[in-house]
Amino acid sequence: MARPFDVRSVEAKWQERWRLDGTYEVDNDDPRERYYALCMYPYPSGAAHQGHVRNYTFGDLVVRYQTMRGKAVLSPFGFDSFGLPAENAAIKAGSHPRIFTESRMAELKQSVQRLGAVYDWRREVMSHDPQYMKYSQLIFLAFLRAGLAYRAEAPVNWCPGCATVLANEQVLADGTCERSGDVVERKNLEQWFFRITDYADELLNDLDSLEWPERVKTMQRNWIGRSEGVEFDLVVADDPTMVLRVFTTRPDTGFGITYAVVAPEHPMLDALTTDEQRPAVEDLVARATSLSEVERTSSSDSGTGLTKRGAFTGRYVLNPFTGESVPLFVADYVLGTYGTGAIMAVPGEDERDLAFARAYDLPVVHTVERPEGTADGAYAGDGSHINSGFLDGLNVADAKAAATAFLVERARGRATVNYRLRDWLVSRQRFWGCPIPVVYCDACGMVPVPEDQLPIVAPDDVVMDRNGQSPLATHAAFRDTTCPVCGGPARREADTMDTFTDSSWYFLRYTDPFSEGRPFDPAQAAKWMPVDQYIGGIEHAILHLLYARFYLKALVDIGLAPGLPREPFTRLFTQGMIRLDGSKMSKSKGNLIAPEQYFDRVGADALRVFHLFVGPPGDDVDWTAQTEDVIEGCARFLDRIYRLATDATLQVRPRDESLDRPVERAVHRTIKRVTTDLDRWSYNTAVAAVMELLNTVSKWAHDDGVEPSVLAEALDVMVRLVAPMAPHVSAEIWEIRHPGEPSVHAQPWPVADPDLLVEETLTMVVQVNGKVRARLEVRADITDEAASAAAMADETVRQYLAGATPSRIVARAPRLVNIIV
RNA sequence: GCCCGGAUGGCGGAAUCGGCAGACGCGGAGGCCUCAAAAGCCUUUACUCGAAAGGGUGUGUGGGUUCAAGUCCCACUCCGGGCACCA
Repeated sequence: MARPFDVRSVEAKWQERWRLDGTYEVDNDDPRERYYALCMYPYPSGAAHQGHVRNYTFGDLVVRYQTMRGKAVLSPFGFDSFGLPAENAAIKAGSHPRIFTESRMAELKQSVQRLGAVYDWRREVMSHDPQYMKYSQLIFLAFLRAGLAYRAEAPVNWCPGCATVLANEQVLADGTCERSGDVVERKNLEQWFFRITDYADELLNDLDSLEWPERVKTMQRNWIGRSEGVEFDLVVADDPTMVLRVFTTRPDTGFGITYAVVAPEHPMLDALTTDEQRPAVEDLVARATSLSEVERTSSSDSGTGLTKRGAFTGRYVLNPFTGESVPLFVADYVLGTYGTGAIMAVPGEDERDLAFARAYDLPVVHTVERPEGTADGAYAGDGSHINSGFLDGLNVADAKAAATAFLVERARGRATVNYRLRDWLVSRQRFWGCPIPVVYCDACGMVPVPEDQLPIVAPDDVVMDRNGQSPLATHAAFRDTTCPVCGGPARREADTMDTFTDSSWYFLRYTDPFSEGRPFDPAQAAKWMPVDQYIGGIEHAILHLLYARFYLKALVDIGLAPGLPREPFTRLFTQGMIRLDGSKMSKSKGNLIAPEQYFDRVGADALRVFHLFVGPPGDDVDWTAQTEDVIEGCARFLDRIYRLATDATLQVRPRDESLDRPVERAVHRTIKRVTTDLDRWSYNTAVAAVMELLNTVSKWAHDDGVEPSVLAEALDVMVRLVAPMAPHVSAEIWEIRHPGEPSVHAQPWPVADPDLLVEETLTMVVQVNGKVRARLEVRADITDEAASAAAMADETVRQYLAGATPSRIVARAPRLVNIIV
C-alpha cells in the first residue's frame, strides 16, 4: 500500500515523545479527578500475540479517552513473572528460569511499546522482584498471624514417572500425566491453605454491587456454591451409641430415606463396617482412593452419565422420621470433602440416589406429588407431600421448615449452610515461585521468618533437573538454617506460593510502588482504589478475580489496608479470545500471529483500529484469510483522514447555511455517538461512526467546496475522536494542523452541542397493514393527528388504500404511521 | 447431565425503548484516472420474479402475543464456553 505518510517513522517519533514527555506518568497528589485503568498484568510468555494486542488496545483507549476527559489516569504495567512455563523451559535447557523470564519480559515490553500503549513505567511491578517478594511474604506472615493461613494434609496429583506433583491442568482428561503418560495418583502432603471460606458469604453477597458481566458473576456464584440445609444425626440401628452426622438440603423428603451413604474417606467408616462386610468395603475404598480424582469422577454410562460404585457396610441406621432401619452403604459418589461426608439417600427425589438405588436394588419411595406426565425419574420440583406423615399436604418450602424443626428436636439437628468453595491451597512444590517464609525447627516446630529477614529469595546456583524434588528442598545452603526462636538447627520450607497470591495484590502495589516496610501505604492506595476499569480475559473469571477479592477483604480486616474499599474492581470488562482455525490463539498451542509484521507493514494504529472495529470487544474474534484485508481497510480509513485533514487543495467558498448546517449536525451527532459508544464498550460502532462522518465530510468537501471554519471544526473533532483509537496518526495530523500547540492527546474531549442534535425535519415511515408504502419528510414536532392526516393525504398511500376506509390508524409521530384496513 | 452465551447478506458485524432489517467495513461487479499497472476516486451489491415500472420473500426451526417482532413469550435444533456426582 502506498501511504500518504511514513508510518514507521511517525509511530516511532510519537512513541519516543510520549516516553520523554512523561504525559502518562501520574503522581498520587495529582489534583485532577482520579481514574484507575488496569489491564491484567501478563505472564511473560514472549513477544506479544494478538490476544495481548487486543487487551492493551482496549486498555490504552480507556487511558487516553479518560485523560482527554480531564482525569488523572493511573495506567501501570507489570509482569506476573513467576510460573511453571519458565521453570519447565529452564529444566529442559539446564538453565535458570530468570533468564527466560527476563528476556521474555523485554520482548513483551517492546511489543507493547510499539503498539503505542502508554504506561507509567516508574510503577512497574514484577512478582519475581525481591522487593515485591518481600511484601508477598509479609502478607503471608500477616495472614498466618491472623489465623487466615494454616497447614493441613491434602491430596495432590502425583506423577510416579516424573516423581513430582502436577498442577490440575497438567493432568489429562484420562487421568494421565501430560508429559510422561503415567497414571496420576493421589497422594496426601502437608500443605498451606488460606481460609477463603471464611469470606464465602461476603464474596457472594458483594457480587451484587459490582458492575461486572453477569456471566462472570454467575460463574463466581456457582463456584462459591452456597446451599442451605440441615445437619442431623442418623442413629445406628444395633448400637445407639454410634451416630452418623449427615447434611441435606431436602429435610422435607426424610420420609423417603431408604438408605444412607458415607464417603470412602469418612473417618468413622472403619468403625461402622461389620467384619463380614469388611473385605467388600476395603475393596471399594482402595479403588476409590487409588484412582485420580479425574478418573474417579469421569467414568460414565448412558443413562445418568454416572456410574455409582458402592458397598454395603453391614450396618443399618434409623430413619428419624419413620423409625425404620435402612441399610448404610459406602459409595464413591459421596465426597469426603463436602458437607459432613455422609448423606441420607432419597431416591424418590434425588437423581443420583435413584441411580444408585436402581444399581443396588434398593426401594424407592416418593414423598412429593409430581405433576401429571412427569417422567418416572427422580422429581426435584415443588409439589404437595405424600407418604410423609405429618408433612403430608405441605408444599416443599413449608415441609422443609416443619421437617427442620422436627430434626432439631429429635435428631440433634441444626440448620446450616454449606459451600462448594474450599479453602485455597497455596503450596506449590516448585522452584520458580515466591518461597513460603517459614522454617521448621526440631525444638520449636513451625516458626515464621521474622519480617526483618525478608525477603526469602531462592538461590541462583541451583541445578534445574528433574529428580523429583523441588531444587529448594535439596539445596543445602538454602534449606539448612537456624531457628529464629531458639537458634537451633532448622529447615526452611521448600514449597513456594501459588502465583495467584502474587496477582492478588499487585494492583495495590502499583498505587505506591516504592513503599518501604509495608506492601503499600493505605493512604496512598486509597487515593486510587478501587480500580475503575479492569480489563482482562474471561479465563480469569473465577480464580484470579475471586482470590484478589478475598485478598483485599482480608488485608482490610487484618489492618494492612485500613480505609480501603472491600472490593478491588468496580467495573470489569472481559474481552473475547482470538481464535485461529477454531482454537484459542496461545503460545502453548503454537498458533500465534505475531503483531510485529503488522507494526512493520501497516502500523500499530491500523492494527489497533482493526481490533476495535472487527466486532464487539467482548466477543471472540476468528483470525481468517479475510482478516488481512480488513486490517488494510483500517489503514485505508486512517489514510483518508490524513489526506483530507492535510489537503490544502480543496476549493474554498463562502459560508452557505444550507450546505454547511448538515455537516455541523453530522459532526455533533458523531460526538454524541462516539462518546456513548466508548462509555458502553461498543468500540466497533464508535469506529463505524467516525467512518460515517469521514464519508459525509469528504463527500461534502469534494462536491460543494469548502467553507474553511466548518471544515476545520469537522476535522479537528474527527481527529480528537480517533485520538484514543489511533494515537500516532492523530497526533501527527494535529501537529500539522496546529503546529506549536499542545498535542491532540492533551486536548479536551469534544462535547456535543445539544442545539445541533435536535432534528428539524426527519423521515416518517407510512405503513399500510404493516408494510412500508411511503416515506414523508415531516417536522420533528409534528402531532399524531397531523402525521395521520399527512399520511392519508399522500398520493402513494391513497393508491394502496384504493378507496377503502381505514379501520384503525396507529400514529407514532414523528417516526411512523401504520394504517390498518 | 447442569449452568451461561450465541445463531442476521458471500464474510465480520449494525439495529441503545416493540416501530424503515442489513449502518460501517471486507469481498464481488462495473467505471474514472494511467501507455500500462499499483495506489486513489466514483457507482453498485440480501434473495427472488420482472425488459422495466414494480411486486414478493427474508434475521436458525415451529408456534404464539401485537396494528407492528431480529427484539417479547412457549417449544425445539445447532454452535461456543464453563462446571463435572456439592447431598
